[in-house]
Amino acid sequence: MVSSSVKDVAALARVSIGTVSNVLNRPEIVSPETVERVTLAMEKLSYVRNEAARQLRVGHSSALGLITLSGSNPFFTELTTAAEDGAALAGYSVIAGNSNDKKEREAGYLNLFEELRVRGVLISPVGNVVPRLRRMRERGIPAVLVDRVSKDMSFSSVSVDDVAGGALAVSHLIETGRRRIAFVGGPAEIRQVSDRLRGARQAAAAHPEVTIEAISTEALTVQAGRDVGQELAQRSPQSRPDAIFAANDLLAIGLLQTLFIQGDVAIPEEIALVGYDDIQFASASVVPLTSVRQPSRLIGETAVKILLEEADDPDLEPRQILYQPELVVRASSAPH
Amino acid sequence: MVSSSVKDVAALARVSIGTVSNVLNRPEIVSPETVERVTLAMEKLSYVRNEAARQLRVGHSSALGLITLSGSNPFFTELTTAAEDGAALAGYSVIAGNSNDKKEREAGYLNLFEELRVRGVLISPVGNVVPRLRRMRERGIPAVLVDRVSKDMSFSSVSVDDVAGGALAVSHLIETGRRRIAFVGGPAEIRQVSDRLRGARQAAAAHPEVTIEAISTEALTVQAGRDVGQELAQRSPQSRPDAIFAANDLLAIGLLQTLFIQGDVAIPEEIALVGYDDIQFASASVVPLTSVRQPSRLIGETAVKILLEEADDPDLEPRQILYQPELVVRASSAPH
DNA sequence: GTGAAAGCGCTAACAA
DNA sequence: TTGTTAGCGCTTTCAC
Repeated sequence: MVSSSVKDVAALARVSIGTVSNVLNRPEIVSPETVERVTLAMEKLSYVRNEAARQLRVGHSSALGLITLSGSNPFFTELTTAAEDGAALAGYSVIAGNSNDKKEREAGYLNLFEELRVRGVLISPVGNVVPRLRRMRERGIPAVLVDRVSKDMSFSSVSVDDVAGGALAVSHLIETGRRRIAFVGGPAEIRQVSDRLRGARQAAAAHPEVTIEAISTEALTVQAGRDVGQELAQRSPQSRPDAIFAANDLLAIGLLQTLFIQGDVAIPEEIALVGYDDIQFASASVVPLTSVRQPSRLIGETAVKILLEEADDPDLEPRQILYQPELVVRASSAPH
Repeated sequence: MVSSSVKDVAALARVSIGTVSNVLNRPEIVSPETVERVTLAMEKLSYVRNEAARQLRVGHSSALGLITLSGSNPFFTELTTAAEDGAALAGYSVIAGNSNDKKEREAGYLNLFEELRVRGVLISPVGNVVPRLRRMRERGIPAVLVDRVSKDMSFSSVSVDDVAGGALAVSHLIETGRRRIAFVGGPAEIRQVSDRLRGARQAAAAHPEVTIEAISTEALTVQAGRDVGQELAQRSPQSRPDAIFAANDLLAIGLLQTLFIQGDVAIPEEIALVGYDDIQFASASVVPLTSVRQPSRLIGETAVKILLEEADDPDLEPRQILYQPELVVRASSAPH
């Protein structure tokens, strides 16, 4: 057996297929009795609309494409859920993929999205996708950058002020008496990382007695954090920093493991620790973790809203939305 | 400007649209020179195939639908990635959604997938979806159950032996000298939970001196684990269990927090702890966690393989694949 | 090896 | 208010 079509529904309800289409798309212009009869026929046949045929006719799908950097980072998980919720409210679904920081995967998803003629794309870019996005926009597929601003501002973007976030973290550490601060994070090419470091340096600039030591990592993972922690634990106490600002919470948790549990370094007494993202495990770790929180849901919802507006009116001026992060203080950075 | 179509490519390459379609789908039957000319024209126009039109013609999409129970559980994240990889190898993409244990969300995704005429669906079901899946199968959309077996075996399934997993955990606790074992997990309606408890009881059955106390939770989250831990910490030491088997690692980590860190209960000395899933944080927690590991990637890959085989041949007999879990012993369950 | 043409299921413009 | 019809872009069958 094969799926039933408008034709079958029309036959059973004894109306034309045009009328069936109308009850599907503008029921208000159809008489109530006809709507009733057609609806009944649909139920009887368990009719399910063929989205491909609809899309072919109207020119674009009712899906949005979303590409995030990482599927395992709770920040993006939340952002994705929020985008799905926002899209659903407007009758759209979201096709989500993550690039895992790989340009090829990113390109693959953009291809897929273009083949699918999605209504628009939300993207947290890895490579330089602006030319590609520009071409897609010329073809009627708008894009909104998420967690990243396009240098020439030719695309709308919704992001968080990572420089401010870095400054927030380090100012807090300075205020609570720390002087030798290490920044742990990498690779430096990830804009979020370099911005957070920049913010850290800005906050330290006003305090000549404060030093920032940047320690680079290969990835933003728990394992990378453990490696750095191991190294720090082996240093003599005097040559160790008295505070660490980690570029994200996964790193911070790794640091906690090797410093505090295996390395016998007291946290926060000997070393204060601040992470970034405020993931669920931050409050549930050995020493509850001070962290910089980003409004992940708000970002996702806003990005969808802007994208749909641009899909409806391609001539809208690009907008740059910049949210401010917030510091959540917990035990890992309690004052001396 | 609007997207270019086969027509534009045909005109530019001075061939018929049929030939353009052939170089797209069966280039081997087209002469090399023609392929060359057409390919060039495609590049010049940056032609991107309209997937909706292709799909309308061939009757189904080149996407697979996947519904998992939870987007935040690393077990499902890995399974999803594996499914995507396996599908990509066969030229399919995966549209992933998660039901968050809600029947309505599950139904919503099934609707979407049917509108999309996906090639097949992989599902870790919440409600009783078998009738719905049966109807979809009649219409040419096969389904494979993931991490769940259908009672009547009318659908193929790929799952892990949760009863064996529960037995594995509890046998290990008994062997290392534990006698008063608590099982923490819930809700009981989740089949994974009840199976693991059943396995635990089976393992204990041969040892009359061993008791299993089942403590039910409302969810499989860190917070639920903390709540139970709090309660246990308040009991007198003699009335506390000497071992806990948690239905998943998130629970176990919550237990660890309130028992070990806040509650001053020595782990593993006073209470041994075993979790389930072996998520990334298991080895990185305060006390590295003994856990039951499931082959998440293997499950995802196998499920895709079976699904695609059934999509190609709807008359294939349903198959039940059952993998065995594996115990990973760490410090949280070291012997007395 | 290539071209012509039918038709997938739907929507929307137009006619009645 | 309802019916008729063209056509979206593609694949595929059948001639040539």
